[in-house]
Amino acid sequence: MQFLPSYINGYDQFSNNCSTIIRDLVGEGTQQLSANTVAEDRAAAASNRHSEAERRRRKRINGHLATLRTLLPNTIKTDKASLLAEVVRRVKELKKMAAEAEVESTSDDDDDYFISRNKEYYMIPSEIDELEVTYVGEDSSMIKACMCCQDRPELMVELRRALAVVGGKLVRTEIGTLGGRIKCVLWVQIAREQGLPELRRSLKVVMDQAAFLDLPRNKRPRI
Amino acid sequence: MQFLPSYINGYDQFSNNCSTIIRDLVGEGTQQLSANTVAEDRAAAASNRHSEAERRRRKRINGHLATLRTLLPNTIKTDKASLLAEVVRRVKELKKMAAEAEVESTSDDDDDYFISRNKEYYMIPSEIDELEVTYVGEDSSMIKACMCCQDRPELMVELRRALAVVGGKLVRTEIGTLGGRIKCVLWVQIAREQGLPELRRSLKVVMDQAAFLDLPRNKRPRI
DNA sequence: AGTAACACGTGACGC
DNA sequence: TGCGTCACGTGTTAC
Repeated sequence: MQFLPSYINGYDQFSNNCSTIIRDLVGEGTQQLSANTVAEDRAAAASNRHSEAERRRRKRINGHLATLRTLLPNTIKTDKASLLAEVVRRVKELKKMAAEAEVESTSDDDDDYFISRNKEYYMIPSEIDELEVTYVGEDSSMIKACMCCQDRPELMVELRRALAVVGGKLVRTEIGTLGGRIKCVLWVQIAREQGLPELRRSLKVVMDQAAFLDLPRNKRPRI
Repeated sequence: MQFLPSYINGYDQFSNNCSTIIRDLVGEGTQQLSANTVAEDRAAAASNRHSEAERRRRKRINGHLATLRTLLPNTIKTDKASLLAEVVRRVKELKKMAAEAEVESTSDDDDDYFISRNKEYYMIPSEIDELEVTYVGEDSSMIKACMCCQDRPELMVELRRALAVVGGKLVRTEIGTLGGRIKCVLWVQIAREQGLPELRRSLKVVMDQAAFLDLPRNKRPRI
């Protein structure tokens, strides 16, 4: 009992069973002592189980609340309602962040149902050409390039050549294709200083489907 | 009061003030009627404010709980504790997703050190050739293929042709390269029934660097 | 002093 | 019936 606050014991002593107190004061039930006590015992036992179950339920709820409290960075607010308000805020915020990273397609053929069912596997390209090249990592030692453009089979080869030319080392790639378009994310480790503008230029050329370096502009000669 | 359940009123009538009932039964306090009533009124007013404040607090907490319930996709569980457990799960999940979207790295000249610092960006290929093709998704409508082999620029083109031949639609790709080797994971939506063995055969051919279909076995002719 | 927050036991209700 | 959940009013503590 030492882990409980002191007032709990005193409270239990005081208002244990209100109806019992009232009946005792009125004086009824003094006849049939054995039947009365057995009924009283049964009622007390039921009440005991009841209160204990309720105590367990409260413990469970408060346990989850405590867990949520540890999960939130803002630990200052100890208030239960404020905690829940903060949880609501965080969940909305996180859902928004997750939704931004997520994909949502708008194509309207039979693919729609399949895509929505397997949404987690898709990385859906945007309708317009995009190129975003940014440093990532706390010391900006890695470059992440995100690109959307029309898909074509030689694209990956061209991209790899472009990276090789600017001294980029492709350490990871993610590609999603849908409806003839492609979205790819490249993580590039670059050797030379100020490699980012160079890399962006190279990727831009590939994205624009222009000829790149010594790549032949026209189709390859047939044998 | 019409918005409250019926039992509440009955409950209010019964156990409004336990000590008042007890005192009335004992019979004390019949003298000094005016002082008694004024004291009683003050106590009743205080008790009223107290219970109302508590009601407001409950309403606030339950309001946030209801908001959380709307925020969660899994609406089946109406239980309060289960709801909070689900909230805990979701918050952890969302925090993990948000953390994955974030970036953290440092750099050094040493390659190994760089890799270990940027480990999350790498998807490191194994030393030996591997090919694993499995159904994924709850209805196994998607095929996931994981492949490790020696890297070469034409690999992606060959892979895409191989997929096209067996009627596979490449919806997502992840590629990691390191030390001349490549690891790629493909998510393929396949049209025909029993496409998995076919797909595995095709990928195996690509992985083994054998000639594939009408792809010329020797180098392309120079102009 | 009085307000706010909490844990408690209890009656009602659903299964 | 009995068990689990809920809302309620209340005693207690802290500021």
